[in-house]
Amino acid sequence: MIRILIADDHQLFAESLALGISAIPDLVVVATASDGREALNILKEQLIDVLIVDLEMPEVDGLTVLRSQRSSPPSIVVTMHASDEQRNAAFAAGAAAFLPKSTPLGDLAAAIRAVNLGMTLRNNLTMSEILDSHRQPVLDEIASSLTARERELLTKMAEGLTSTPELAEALFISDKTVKNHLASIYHKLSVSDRASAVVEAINRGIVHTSS
Amino acid sequence: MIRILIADDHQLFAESLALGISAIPDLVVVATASDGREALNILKEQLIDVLIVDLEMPEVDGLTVLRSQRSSPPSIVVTMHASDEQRNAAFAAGAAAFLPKSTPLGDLAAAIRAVNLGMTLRNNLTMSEILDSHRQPVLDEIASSLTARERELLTKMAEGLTSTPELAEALFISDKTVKNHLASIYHKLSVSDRASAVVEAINRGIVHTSS
DNA sequence: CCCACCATAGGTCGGCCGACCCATTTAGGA
DNA sequence: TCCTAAATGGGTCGGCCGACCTATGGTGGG
Repeated sequence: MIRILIADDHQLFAESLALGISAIPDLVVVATASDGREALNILKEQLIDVLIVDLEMPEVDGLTVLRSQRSSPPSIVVTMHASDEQRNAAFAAGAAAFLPKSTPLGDLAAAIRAVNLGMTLRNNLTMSEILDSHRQPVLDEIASSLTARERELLTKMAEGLTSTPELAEALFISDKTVKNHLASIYHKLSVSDRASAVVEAINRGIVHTSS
Repeated sequence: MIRILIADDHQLFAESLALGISAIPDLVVVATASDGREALNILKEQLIDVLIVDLEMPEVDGLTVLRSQRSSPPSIVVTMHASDEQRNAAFAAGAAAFLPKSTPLGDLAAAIRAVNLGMTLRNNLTMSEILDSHRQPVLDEIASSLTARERELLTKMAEGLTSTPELAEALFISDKTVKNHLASIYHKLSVSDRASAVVEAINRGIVHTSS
């Protein structure tokens, strides 16, 4: 779970982006700041993994934030005027990535994961390569208490195979065994039906959505 | 149900905002456009209740879109450079509201409802409400064929409320009505049980996971 | 060498679910 | 204005689901 701080004086953008990012299972926006000073305060008080910052901000601007923080949390600069000067200034100030606001949301998500791992995305080419190679394991206790077969069942259900006969056929086992596995899953996830089990599995990152 | 078109060349903004707006039961982002020409095409083809448009766009800009449409769908102009000239120009071109991108997300939601009712917001407002999430290109036909109530049901199920009594209580309706809505959802999503419905809804971006 | 755990499979049974009917009221689009 | 569609509520019924229990063979750790 990557904790993100968004610093942007355009609230519509900041809040919307926060919502958009939070819809991604392994990313969480823990705070938004509408100027650099506020951002610096939050950075002091909260645990932030990745900082997303706009260069243009009133009072204390993005570059100042970057310089005063250096690489404590890896930072992604987003801007609407993606000039080379800005780009160079951003990296000189310690940015780990530089993206225009015309970037698709999915690419930003991948960039967040990349810089969180310590990578620096200096050009768009290496970026697209890095993006694809980002999946995530990291399972909590409950998730890891599930057996391989149980996870297989959850995966199949997340693919749309939710009825007993479908699951039995997909895993080459009898209907009875499917129901046994399901009962075990329900107990471990503290649920009592297939729909809730799938929701829990997705929210815990045990399975992934296709989209 | 208010059908919204977002026209903005900054994809991060447009997609995020679409995400923010669409899961509100009475609001749905039917499409996003990244330039004025695309916006005009969509306006011709689809039924749009409210247009959210950025003034600065490549090719055909926001003002041009407004002038060529006049007040067919009431339009909200969002911009990052909120000058008086832009403001006057926007209203002269037929805008129903003019908001800087520093507007809180909640105010925009209220503005959407207001202009949809025919109001023109020439000065600042005070409002409330919250939002959720949705996705990027054109919301597919199946997703937008769902009614507001049906999406509410799906949202609740994605939050873990999957049994009939739970859903009935959450939506303040009878068990029978819940089952009626579910039947309608199954038909539209081509599934036949709650678990598959939730999976489909998540994969289509109709609902989002909490984490 | 055991014991714990997993994967497999079978049985029973109450209850909820999903399919298919229907009706009424309201609101919005043609 | 008319008519479609949405939202609400009701009924029936077959069947699948989930809870609980038992059993066996395999595998791995102590």
